[in-house]
Amino acid sequence: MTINKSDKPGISPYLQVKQAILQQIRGGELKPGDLISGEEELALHFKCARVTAHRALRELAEEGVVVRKRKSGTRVAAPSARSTRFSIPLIDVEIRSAGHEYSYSLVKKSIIAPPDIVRVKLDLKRDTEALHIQCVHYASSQPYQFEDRWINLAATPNAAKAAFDNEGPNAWLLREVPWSDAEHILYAENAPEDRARLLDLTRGDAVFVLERRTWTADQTVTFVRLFHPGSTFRMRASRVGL
Amino acid sequence: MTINKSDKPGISPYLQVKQAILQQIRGGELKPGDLISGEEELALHFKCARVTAHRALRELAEEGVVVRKRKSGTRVAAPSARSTRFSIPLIDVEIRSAGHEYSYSLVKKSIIAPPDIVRVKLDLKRDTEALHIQCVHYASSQPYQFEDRWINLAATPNAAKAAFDNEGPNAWLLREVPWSDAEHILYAENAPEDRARLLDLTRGDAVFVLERRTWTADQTVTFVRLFHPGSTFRMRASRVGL
DNA sequence: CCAATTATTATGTATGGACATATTGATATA
DNA sequence: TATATCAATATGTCCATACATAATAATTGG
Repeated sequence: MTINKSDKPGISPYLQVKQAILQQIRGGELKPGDLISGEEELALHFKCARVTAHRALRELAEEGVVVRKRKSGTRVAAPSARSTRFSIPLIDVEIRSAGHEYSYSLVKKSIIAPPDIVRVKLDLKRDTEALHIQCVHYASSQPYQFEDRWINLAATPNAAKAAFDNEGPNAWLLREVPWSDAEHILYAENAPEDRARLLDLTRGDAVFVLERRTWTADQTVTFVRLFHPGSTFRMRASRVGL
Repeated sequence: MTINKSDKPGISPYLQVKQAILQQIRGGELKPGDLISGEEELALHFKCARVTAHRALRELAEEGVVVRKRKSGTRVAAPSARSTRFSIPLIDVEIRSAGHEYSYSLVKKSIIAPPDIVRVKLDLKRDTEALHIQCVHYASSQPYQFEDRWINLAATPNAAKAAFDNEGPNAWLLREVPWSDAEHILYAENAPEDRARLLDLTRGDAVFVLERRTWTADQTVTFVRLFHPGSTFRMRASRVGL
């Protein structure tokens, strides 16, 4: 029945356990593959309840630092399949937070049957029409992103009525479409003539492309390709564990 | 003292709560900004302990689906600052799992004072030498990645002795250096002459660059730029929540 | 009327005790 | 020997209860 409060002042016991283990791993005392003490033992060592040790280990497992298996125990994960979180902010937020002025211009808006490559991505039947939108996002009058988007009208009929004059389709979709899971693909390409012009580049200049497909429940809502000038655009993820 | 087992067979109560809330969000019944019932209320509704409801909400918060604030309550998160996990597998694993044969070739290995741009990234003093390694990773004899790496010898003195003949420096580092936090930067560029040749490309071809800086505890261990042919390389992240 | 103080409230965490479940290893059986 | 059964074990989850903490709302004093 001894409450903590004795070892360290403000830090929660489960965090203490977590940090202690992390430190051992970082310091090399625990190497990948090594077996970590069981929950019971940890609880004894750190003078806490088993559930508390359990939470520490569970969170480390969620973060990919350790691997847990019933009966076998907990081991330090092989740092092979690292993963990193990239945050993808709203374009206007991103631009403004970089200290630039955001502006937006609609290039094209039409309802047509998409080419097969897009049709497959949207999971549409042949000759089904979709909303096609092209627009450019500017940072202090410099083109920052060219957006080429297709919207499945079966999933969001309202989109056909939206103007997209002052607001980008992404902002509109976020407002109108409930929630969505997404798939992201990143790659680089040489800008063809038309895209180069829209981004104020020369034909052949490197372009950073972010492709995103979005679903609600079962339907594909939208497929978008976001093109950024390779010379200036950077996508960052800094991970400092704990 | 009523154990669950009545509502749904195998699914844990906390997952039931979690899924129920997720479904309401996905279905649009709960929109961004909406207030979710408090833990107490949820516990009552789902006939579970408050801790159970708490866990459901906590995990949803960790996943960025909801935002929690003491006294105020829990709200559906604005889907603005979305973030996605990209997994970055080991190069040889990546190539082999794509069904190709992996091979590796060392291009250059020297110990010199790095240029200022690199020096700053490695956080080294002026005129401090570092290990510079360049190598190419092949997928079925096609160049897949050109690796340009700098290693801080103060952090890993052993690296100077390593041959890197048969093994890439990344694999070596993962074995020798305990654990590490990393920063990632992605961008696109036009290949200069030398890089183009190494990747079997033409000067100016789009290249996808992954820049990574790695630390242990406080020291910068390594700074690496990984160059991929833009025409074939894709970086994927598919997120399907729950 | 504004500022400082004090409740109130919802989330955050800890504990001991209990049962659930997967997996391993030993044992018994065909 | 191969296979089925069962015990042991470490993780996984649940509960009731308790106290901690942050932020808002209410109250009080100047």
